Amino acid sequence: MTPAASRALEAAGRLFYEHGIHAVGVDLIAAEAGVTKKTLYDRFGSKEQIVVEYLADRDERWRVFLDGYLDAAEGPRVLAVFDASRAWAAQHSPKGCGMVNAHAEISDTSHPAHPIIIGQKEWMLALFTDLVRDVTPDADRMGQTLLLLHEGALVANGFGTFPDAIGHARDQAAALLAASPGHGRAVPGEEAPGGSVLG
Amino acid sequence: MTPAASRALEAAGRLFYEHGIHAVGVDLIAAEAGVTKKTLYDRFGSKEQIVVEYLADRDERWRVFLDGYLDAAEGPRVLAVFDASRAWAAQHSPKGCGMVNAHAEISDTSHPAHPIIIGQKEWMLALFTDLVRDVTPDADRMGQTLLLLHEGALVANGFGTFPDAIGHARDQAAALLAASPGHGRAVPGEEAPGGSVLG
DNA sequence: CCACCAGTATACCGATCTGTATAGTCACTC
DNA sequence: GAGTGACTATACAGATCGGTATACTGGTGG
Repeated sequence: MTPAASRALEAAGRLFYEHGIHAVGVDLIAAEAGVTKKTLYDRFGSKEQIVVEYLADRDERWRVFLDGYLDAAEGPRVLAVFDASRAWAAQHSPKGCGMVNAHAEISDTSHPAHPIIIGQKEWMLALFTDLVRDVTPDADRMGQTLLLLHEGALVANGFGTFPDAIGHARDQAAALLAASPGHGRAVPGEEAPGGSVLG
Repeated sequence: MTPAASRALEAAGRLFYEHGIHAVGVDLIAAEAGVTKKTLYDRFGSKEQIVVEYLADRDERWRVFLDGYLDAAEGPRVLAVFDASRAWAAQHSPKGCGMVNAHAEISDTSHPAHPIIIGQKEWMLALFTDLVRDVTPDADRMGQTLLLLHEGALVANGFGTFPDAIGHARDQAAALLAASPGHGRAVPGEEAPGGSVLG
């Protein structure tokens, strides 16, 4: 990636996240990056491609960021995901999840960015499930619950509905894990799931 | 509200939710509603005002919809919120929460729609907290947790990350309530209205 | 030396954006 | 019958949209 392309992608990412994808034009991206539109179209070919690379880059950076927290984790590794998210939100993401926000603006499921957006949440679900597989008997259900807590926390954090939503989600995740069968005491109600989840 | 204005607001709401606010122009709204732009601007004055009334209307309709479920609730009323959300999502909201999606597109906190968007989540938090106040000792924390589960479920449902995310959130909410100190046994009315409806 | 590449600068294209203007129709009311 | 409010139809203004074209500069490698 050429220096100008790198600067353009950085500017595009910042503007897309802050103002929304449709609200930001290529002229603004070019101006903000100190790059001409010619260079933009030489490097990326279209605005759509800039969007795709913005999301792919953000996804990649998040996973690298998260890996750092997972490697350095001292307690249960699944809780490190929440720690990573709290730090990530404070640094790069005060307005909620970039993928969720992009999903709000991209209706066409055939859009090339769509798989990236959907894929990240599927990856997060698989990650949560994996991380609790040897800690709780029903890892699938626990993984789903943790995903809900995590996504909800990102939304609540972006809205500022109450302070430290991600920290609160982490506390709840820790409580769920501690209450899980096979990890100490049992949780009442856990034995009555009712099987309402479709396979 | 005049008939043309009503039609315009209905069309605007449908288009805004499906394609995003910035992606929908007033010409499209007018055409879809069978209304001229002149009428649009006579009734609303600006696109911004159409956005404001769209969000206020959606908020109002959701609260009325929810009230119906709260009034008819047989089990714990807080669980009726999840039942209402599942039905609402199936009917009006397959792409996640309209307020969250609008928040992704409106960066300026001085935008007149901003208080509506933020206010709905604050209202939901207050609602959850109120609904568990006589069921659990720490209603504030429980209300926050339920809000996270609920918001996360709306996101996961919009993404289709796993089936019946809102039903899963409801199950987890029921388990949390059952496990709450001062509420020893399992919750009656575990069978939801429409408990096994496809999510 | 020269060809190539990254990038700059500027101007332009057609389309679309929000918003306004003019003109006229229809129904209802005082 | 004059007045009024709601509406349609069309045209246009000024700006911006995504995208393209032409012309130029500076550095690098064969």
